[in-house]
Amino acid sequence: MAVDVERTLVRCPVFRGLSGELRALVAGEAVTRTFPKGQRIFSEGEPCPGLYVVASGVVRIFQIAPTGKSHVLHFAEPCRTFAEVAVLGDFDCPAHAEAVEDTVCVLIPTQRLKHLLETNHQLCLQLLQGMSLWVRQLVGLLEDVVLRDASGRVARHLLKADPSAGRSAFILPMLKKDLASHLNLTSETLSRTLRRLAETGLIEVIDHQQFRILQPAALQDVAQGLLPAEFA
Amino acid sequence: MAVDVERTLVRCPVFRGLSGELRALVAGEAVTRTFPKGQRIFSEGEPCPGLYVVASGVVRIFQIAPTGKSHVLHFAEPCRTFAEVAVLGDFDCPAHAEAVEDTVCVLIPTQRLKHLLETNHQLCLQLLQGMSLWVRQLVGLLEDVVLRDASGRVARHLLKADPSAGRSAFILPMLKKDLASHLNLTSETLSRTLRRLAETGLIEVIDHQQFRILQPAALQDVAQGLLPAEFA
DNA sequence: GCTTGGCCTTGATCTGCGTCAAGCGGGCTG
DNA sequence: CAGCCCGCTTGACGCAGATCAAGGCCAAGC
Repeated sequence: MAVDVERTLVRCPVFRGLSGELRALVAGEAVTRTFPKGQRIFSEGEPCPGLYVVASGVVRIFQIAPTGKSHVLHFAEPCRTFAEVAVLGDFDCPAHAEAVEDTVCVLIPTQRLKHLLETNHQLCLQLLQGMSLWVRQLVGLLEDVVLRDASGRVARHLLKADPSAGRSAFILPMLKKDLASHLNLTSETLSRTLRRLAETGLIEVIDHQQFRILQPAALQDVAQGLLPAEFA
Repeated sequence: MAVDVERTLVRCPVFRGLSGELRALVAGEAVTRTFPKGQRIFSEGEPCPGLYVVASGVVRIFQIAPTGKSHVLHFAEPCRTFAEVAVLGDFDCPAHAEAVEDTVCVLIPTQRLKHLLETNHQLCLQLLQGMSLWVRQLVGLLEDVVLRDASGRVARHLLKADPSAGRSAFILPMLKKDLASHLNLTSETLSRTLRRLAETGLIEVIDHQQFRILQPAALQDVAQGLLPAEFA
């Protein structure tokens, strides 16, 4: 299970832009961590261990309300980073993180990262870019949750998640209940919404994890809230 | 209406940390812009003019859905920055901005800011900090909208907004309908919720813009969703 | 003074989605 | 193989909050 740290970093958008020399320096400060499926990586309120880069597997970042309801903020897939926010802003973890499946991460510990940042301008610029993407993504999620209804959210997610835009089938890389939580729906509502989209011919359900988009333009209209709820 | 740019920058968290010399350099690249009440500053999808710092007045940052529903992401009060995200991430404005009242802003145009960033490490570090605060704030807003009910959101907002935590009255610095939009409520629901909070003695309504928190601990419980909806 | 137009409040009604409950199927373990 | 667990689906029902409608209040303009 040896993980080549540099190989992971070079595939990650934030570190790809660095010179090879600098990337080697960063890699030298990093350690690898492995987590079996289901294991908690850190919890809300704990001091932040550092910046994580997912090498393989998937990590779920989520919050839990005192009432017990939980919300998935983000799924970190390979080459995506998480927890950098707390490192840079100097506060405790603002959410929980858990391995969805067996996962290997590269960890750059807080103090070492801060030290690298102080002396390294190129790294700073890269992280600025990474942070702005985070903000944009959060604004998008907020927009979904606040401005769209259930079918709008599902439609938009399908369009975002399908790289081929309907030419081929694509696989949902997570459990439906987790996707439902991310979109602030119950799994029941997600199930019903997908069924209606399939019944009206906008998508095709191949099996419980695979879909194909049949009418991208109409789905786009649903995502924008332009069609009536029954997508007549 | 002459505005001292340096004076504005030194009161702004992002620029306060800079050396006087560097701050003067930044100030030299900045221009001032004035906007009468109600004027649009920029719209979603436009190229981003640069980083704005509010010198006086208030700016509303908001999104509009195709259905017409709008959502207030943020109120920028004096010394707060906005639109830095689009500059740093190199994309178009992700939202609309409008002057809530007569407003003066300091604007550091996109190209000049990028140039300053390239050559200036200290500025980079400050902006990283600023961005992480943005992320944290957005996560907090998302948490409110997704995990709390109407009374929870209102209670939490009151607690966050009242600096004296109930020792003195405090004034709502915005219209109620804008606050309602920010919390993803209708103004009707906000109105009813405030009334119930007042009826049960948790807050006191002094007039339509002023409140006093009477029972901070109980209000905290409501914010956490621990009390039943009627706060018995 | 009167009128107009925003903003706010309050009551009555409606509805999208959550909640509860039951049933299905597929994968794991013994 | 049986038995179990867990994720998913489907239906019936309920509720928080949206929507609709009406009225009060205050400031600006004539």
